[in-house]
Amino acid sequence: MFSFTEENYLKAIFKHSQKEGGEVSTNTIAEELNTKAASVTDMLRKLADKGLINYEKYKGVTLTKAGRSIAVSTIRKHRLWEVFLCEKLKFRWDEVHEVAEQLEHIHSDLLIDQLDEFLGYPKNDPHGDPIPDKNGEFPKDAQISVENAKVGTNYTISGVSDEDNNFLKYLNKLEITLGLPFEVLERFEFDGSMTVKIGEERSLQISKEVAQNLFVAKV
Amino acid sequence: MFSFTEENYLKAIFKHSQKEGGEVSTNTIAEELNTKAASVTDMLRKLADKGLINYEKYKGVTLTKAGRSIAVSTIRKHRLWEVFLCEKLKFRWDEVHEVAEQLEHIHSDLLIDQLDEFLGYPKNDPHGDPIPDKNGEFPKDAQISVENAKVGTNYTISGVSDEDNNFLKYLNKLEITLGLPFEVLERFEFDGSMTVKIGEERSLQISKEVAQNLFVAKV
DNA sequence: CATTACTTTTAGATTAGTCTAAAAATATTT
DNA sequence: AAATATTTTTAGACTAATCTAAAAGTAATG
Repeated sequence: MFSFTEENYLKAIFKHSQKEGGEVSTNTIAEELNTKAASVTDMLRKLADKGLINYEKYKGVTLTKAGRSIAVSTIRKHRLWEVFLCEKLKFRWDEVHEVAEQLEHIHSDLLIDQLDEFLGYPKNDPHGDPIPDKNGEFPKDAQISVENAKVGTNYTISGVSDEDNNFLKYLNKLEITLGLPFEVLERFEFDGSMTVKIGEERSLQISKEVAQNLFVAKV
Repeated sequence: MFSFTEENYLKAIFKHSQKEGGEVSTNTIAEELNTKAASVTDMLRKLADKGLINYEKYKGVTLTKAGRSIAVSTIRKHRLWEVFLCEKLKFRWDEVHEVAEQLEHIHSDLLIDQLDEFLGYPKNDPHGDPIPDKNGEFPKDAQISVENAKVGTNYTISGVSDEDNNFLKYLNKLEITLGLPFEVLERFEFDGSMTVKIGEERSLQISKEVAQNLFVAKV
């Protein structure tokens, strides 16, 4: 069994090895976990001893199979709990993360299997992020950021970045939810902003920042 | 906010101050938590410093208002999660405790309020134990142990002791569940065993130990 | 390519929670 | 009430996770 802390380190390493493709640096992990580089170094040695990461001093780290498996299973738990909180307990987008951060560390295979069944084997969490299955496989979903969406094509809103709670509150206020029809009406190159149609009626102006953090899929 | 460990100590103290009525001894706590008396003494000093218990060396402890409040709220969480696990996730009696021990330490008022509503404000957990409300009030329920039940009176099974998992498994096997009609047919004084009727048809023999751990209420 | 800047690691300390062994206090028994 | 037994506390040590400050490595720049 692994500690909360170990699971959080593995999750952080997984997250950043997706983005930058390879080794994850000590500082990156420290920043992600709001801790200090020295603390990270200590923990890396421990995780390496346990065979969860590949670690060479000054070289950054990658996950081993075992490490990846724990990271992904923690992400699976996190996202299933988010679905539960939103769908069953009426949590808002911006309220789920903090609680799911705690729930993801509950250890019980039975619990998570039964929860999955209870929720109807959801494929995505409330922000549109894919939920890996029991074997650690992520469902491939072809969503793109609004920044790269084509003018005039019909999309549906399929995902939102859950990095920033204020962004989620902003979406809440504008009543932007997953599943709504979406179309880019006009794009302004000088500042990256655009006019978009959301739902059947509403057209509005969104900034480049919003476009980067909102994801859509072809209908 | 309080740690898992602190919450568990407070829960243990609450539990035993119910039974024996007054001060709880260091050894009692040590036994309840599978730890050593020396560790308990350390923690008692800490809890006393935080104003959660009344503690005088060598005199045993009682909970302060603040301490009781945390203990009861932890028990409330534990029992609500047990209802969730049994009713929604199809856990068996003997499977809930271990997972609820973890879930009870999740900190979120919103979570527990919404869970309560989702479950329909249950009054008792799956073992029949009362669930305190938000203000820490326990619903009074007049259940008695089968040991003290009268021959010939009509009861319903209303609670079971959840101390021993093997006992719960035994009840499972005999298909004894809460809500079943119950009557004592005959009592044998020499060993405390009795013949009882459970449900409409079935009559069976139960030992003194079973009688002590099974609770019934008048219909 | 030497100097500066940044990143990472080491060294040594700290806090929470636990332990064993021994000392002190309380309870029990003769 | 003296001797023995039990309970509780103290003293000192350990582990996990963290920190600050300083040293060591790596990268960037003039």
